[in-house]
Amino acid sequence: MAQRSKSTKNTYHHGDLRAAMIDAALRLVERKGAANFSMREAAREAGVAASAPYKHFADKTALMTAVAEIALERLLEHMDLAMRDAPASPLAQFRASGIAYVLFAARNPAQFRVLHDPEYTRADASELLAAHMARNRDMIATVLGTASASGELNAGLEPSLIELTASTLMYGLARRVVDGQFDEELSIEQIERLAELMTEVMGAGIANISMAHSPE
Amino acid sequence: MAQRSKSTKNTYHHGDLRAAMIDAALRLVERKGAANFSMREAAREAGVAASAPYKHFADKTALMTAVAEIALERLLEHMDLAMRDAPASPLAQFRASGIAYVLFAARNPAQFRVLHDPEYTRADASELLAAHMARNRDMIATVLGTASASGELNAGLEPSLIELTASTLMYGLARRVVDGQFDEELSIEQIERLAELMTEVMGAGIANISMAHSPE
DNA sequence: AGAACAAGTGAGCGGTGTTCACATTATGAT
DNA sequence: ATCATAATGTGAACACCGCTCACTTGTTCT
Repeated sequence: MAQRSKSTKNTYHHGDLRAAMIDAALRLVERKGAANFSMREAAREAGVAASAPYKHFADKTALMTAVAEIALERLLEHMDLAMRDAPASPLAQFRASGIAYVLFAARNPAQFRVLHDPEYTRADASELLAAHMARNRDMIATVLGTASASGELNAGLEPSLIELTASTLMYGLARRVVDGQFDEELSIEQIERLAELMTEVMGAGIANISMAHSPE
Repeated sequence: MAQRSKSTKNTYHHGDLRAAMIDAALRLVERKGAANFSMREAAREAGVAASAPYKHFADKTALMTAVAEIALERLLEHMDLAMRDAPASPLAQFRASGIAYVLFAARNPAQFRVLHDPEYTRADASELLAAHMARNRDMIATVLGTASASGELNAGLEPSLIELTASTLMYGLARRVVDGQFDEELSIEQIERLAELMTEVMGAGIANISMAHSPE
């Protein structure tokens, strides 16, 4: 035809559609939302017939899973980068990674949504996602085990419980941003500030203060 | 004689369709997921033609918004009930409401998802949802204002910031449960235990401890 | 070369959201 | 009780969707 589209690198064949579909999916998902994303439109955007993508992806969910995989790679890379620029202290590292996590969500809401919504992704089919989830699964198993074993443990907190709580807090913030629970005019800088504030609240220990003010 | 639907049919031929559609939507959404919910199937379940529901709902999103509204009512009622059974202390009340929030999500994941996912719900069209969101919006506006005004505020924490952080933590936990980030075998009781543990972590002030314990 | 096979095509199936002209009520004024 | 009218349900239709399949096309291997 008149135009051979953009630079396509051939892994083994020619004009590899797989990458083009993932690319189009990323773009469309970010523009029209993951729910309104359609296989046919992505194929159209890639300049192929509607049936072509099924040579590379079993179904729509498989494409979304591929999108989720590269979104996860970007997210982890983003967090690693932030940790590299943070002080060497493990607490500072952990905090920096959490803030970076929230910032990634704020900047790439659709990718974040695809990555975490089981309605779109079939995590079973992806080793990457499965490994990511497995980490949390092991973590909570340990937490619940030691927690119920030591009775109450209100004072001597398990480190894994701390990490679980902190990561859940950052996940909650990221989700609230992505789910539009905050004013849309909330800038990236304000979100970052909010993440910093929350980690400080976490670090300062709020109840020691608020409890001191309100007896029992 | 096959028609033995549980819904009332006193008004005329097929009872009032609006309620029947919401009912069917609730059931279908809980069974097949919000993404796979279809207007036509709900209409089929209600025993009417596919075009009938459009006399009551402008479009699919309007139905989902109606579902979200009653899900919100149930959620708030559930939280009020939990607060009624909790100690009178405001802190205990706040904690009980947070745990109830998580438990509702664990027991009604699809409703929770519809309620919070802007991909399904058009919050602009619902006064109930808008009011709910506005509360958080005002809250954060106050927080950010006083935060940036007082410079750093790392020590003298704003109460609204505390509430924002705590609610975000509970939202994060609820979301992780609903998004299947934990092992599916996690029972309701374990989830409740987890929510309790996290509120304790929140209350105890983790960093004061972890920092003292781990200089590494 | 030619075989073998991966990659793209086009038609088509069943499903979807939504609209529209049309039929059927229920309601309210007479 | 009648009858217009507005409310409510119907069925066909349109455009789009996910997905399959028999087919052409092009690449790669020997």
